[in-house]
Amino acid sequence: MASSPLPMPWLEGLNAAQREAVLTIDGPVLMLAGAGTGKTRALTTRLAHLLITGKVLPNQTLTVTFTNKAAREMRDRVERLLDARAEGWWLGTFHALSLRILRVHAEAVGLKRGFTILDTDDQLRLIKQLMELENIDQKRWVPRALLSLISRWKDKGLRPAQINQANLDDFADGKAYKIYEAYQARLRTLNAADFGDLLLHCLTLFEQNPDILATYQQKFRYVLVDEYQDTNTAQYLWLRFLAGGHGNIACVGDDDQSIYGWRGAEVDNILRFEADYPGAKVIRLEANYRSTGHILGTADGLIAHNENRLGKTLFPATEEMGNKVQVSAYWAGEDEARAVIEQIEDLQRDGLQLSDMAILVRASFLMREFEERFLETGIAYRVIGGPRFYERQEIRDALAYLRLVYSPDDDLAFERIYNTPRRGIGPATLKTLATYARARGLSLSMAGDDILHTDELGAGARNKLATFLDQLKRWRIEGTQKTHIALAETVLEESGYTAMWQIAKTADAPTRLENLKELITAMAEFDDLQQFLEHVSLVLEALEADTQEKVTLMTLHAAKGLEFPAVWLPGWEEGLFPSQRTLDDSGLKGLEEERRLAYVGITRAEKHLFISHAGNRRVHGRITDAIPSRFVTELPDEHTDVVAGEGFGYSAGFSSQNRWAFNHTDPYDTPGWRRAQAFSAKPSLAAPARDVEAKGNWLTDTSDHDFAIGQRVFHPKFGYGEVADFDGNKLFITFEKAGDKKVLANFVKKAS
DNA sequence: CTCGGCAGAATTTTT
DNA sequence: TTCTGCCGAG
Repeated sequence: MASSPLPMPWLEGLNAAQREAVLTIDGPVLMLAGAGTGKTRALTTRLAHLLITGKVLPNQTLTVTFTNKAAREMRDRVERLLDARAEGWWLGTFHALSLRILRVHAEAVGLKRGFTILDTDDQLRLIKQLMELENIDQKRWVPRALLSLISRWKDKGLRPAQINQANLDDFADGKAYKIYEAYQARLRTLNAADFGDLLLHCLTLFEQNPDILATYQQKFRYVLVDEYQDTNTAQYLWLRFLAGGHGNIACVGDDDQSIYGWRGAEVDNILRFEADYPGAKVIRLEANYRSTGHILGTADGLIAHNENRLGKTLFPATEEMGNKVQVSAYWAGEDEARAVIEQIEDLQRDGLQLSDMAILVRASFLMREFEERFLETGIAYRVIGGPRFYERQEIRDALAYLRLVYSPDDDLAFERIYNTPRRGIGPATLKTLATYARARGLSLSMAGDDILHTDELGAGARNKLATFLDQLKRWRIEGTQKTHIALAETVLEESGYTAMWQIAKTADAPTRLENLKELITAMAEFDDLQQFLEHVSLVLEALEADTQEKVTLMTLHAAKGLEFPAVWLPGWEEGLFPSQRTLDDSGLKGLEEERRLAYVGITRAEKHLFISHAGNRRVHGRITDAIPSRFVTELPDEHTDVVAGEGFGYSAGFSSQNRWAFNHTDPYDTPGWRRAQAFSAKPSLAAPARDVEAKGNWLTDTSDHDFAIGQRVFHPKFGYGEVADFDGNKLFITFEKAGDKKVLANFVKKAS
């Protein structure tokens, strides 16, 4: 220790504001941390500081994040600072921490130990059943909408009893409330909780049991919260309860990056922090280590148009202004995609890695144009987002099997897989069974055993049901002898579930089989089936296996927290971004959230930023024309270069209609325009000067690449098809599902 | 019960 | 355009 230059070496390299954020330990603290200001660093150092100095024991800290990923990252970083494993501390997502509390106090909120957690599919199935019982027309009233209404109520911390005139929705002529009530009752019978309940039950627990609350308040002497701007009301109340005793709560967030209002987040929570926690110390982290001056200037200029913000100005930590932000107009979405891909190739030639580049879009349908272009040019890319591992059909099905084996009374699991794979038991049989079960207060499995001795079912159905129930019983017995992993393998095999996907000819079948394997692998981390089932729903994630060189394609929402040397933000058109729907639903509030989303996008970029919009775009199969987003006009002139891109100006209509939006320089008289002219003059589909084979990399075995007309092939995206024609390394393939496509030979492999 | 055809809808996403 | 969910025929 004596050799250490600083009394607290872990503070080394932190700026003044960051140090203050680490060292201001007692009382409420709000760390307003702009994008790229080293927020995670400050937060992890703060936690490490508390532990190293011996202020507290690990199990006396409560650290809350929104995602498992963030929790993992935080844990890794703190452990690195401590140079030790921290055991016993409370670090996790709101939901995981709530679950941990509820597993201990389940009875206090009317649940039994080992309650299950519902996924969205289960929830929806329940809602549909209840709507049917209430005779609500599911065409007029979409079950999904009711589910999200209930979720929003839960986000607000409202139980059925607290729904009043003010927050009662007109869904199904006011029957939503009734269904909510029935839904909660049903969950209780099923001994289940949905995600919202995890929070809500904790609130109930704390409200009704001051003694229990007090023990937690005393236990958690320091509370840390990440991404505070994303908290909803239930989470806000949860925190107030737990930090209410000592008030040692440190929240980190950025009001300018609040983009989840539509799922219940309340920006007001962060805006109100000082009023909620009197005497709060507000620390602003404004030195940005990520982006160049022009990028920051652009971001600042845009976000300044928002009224409702705490206000903070990011300043670059270095003097480097970098390139101006390039703003381009294109005739159509196609041109935009083509130009972006060419810019990617240019930067690649300049030495940038593909993994340094990202295209961020407002909505996922905008990805298609780029994907097609990528497949055609052979540039490797990956899409982030899409269904999470746990949400995938095959994973949920597999879990339902295991749930049903583990708890015979899990009706939702039963309903999910009773006829998957097809075993000849249809909805009619289920209905008879369900009626029988309800009349006698039995679960579906139990009712099944019973009903076999009656003549309620026809002989055929009875046989099939008997076989299924016998299988389940056998697995249950085997479960007592085998490891949970071996059991899972047996179940998936004997149920015919694996076989179902092996036979399936869809494009994604191989992936699904892969996922099932991955699920089995993931089970190894748990000791037994019970432990596995209790935690999977909150923790399970797909392994990020490939670290290959790829351009990233994702939504703006998914990009929060990430950074890339080069970023493209296409599709900045009125109606699309800001989204018309958001504007209609949430007015000015919605507009400001959209603007924050734009801000998040801009601040992802380190060095190169390209913003663009197109005059025509295919939306839902229709060509729709659009004017540039108001956000484009809000970008500050001094930090942007307005460039007319490829295709721009070919139609008089487009240019005259849209030029008004640029109160900048004349787009026809900029270096960018001249560049664009030269740009589009070169043959765009000529083979780029690079090794396509090496980049394509989906398949490394080139022996598979000599294709004949009529050869049946498999493509990772388009599925199975037949080669109709070829031209060099390009194949024209008629796909079974995707239709006619032109793709590079590297991307397909022979199929039998 | 299963499969095929047709109408209607179509952001953003974590747990 | 593409996917989903529902309905009717076999």
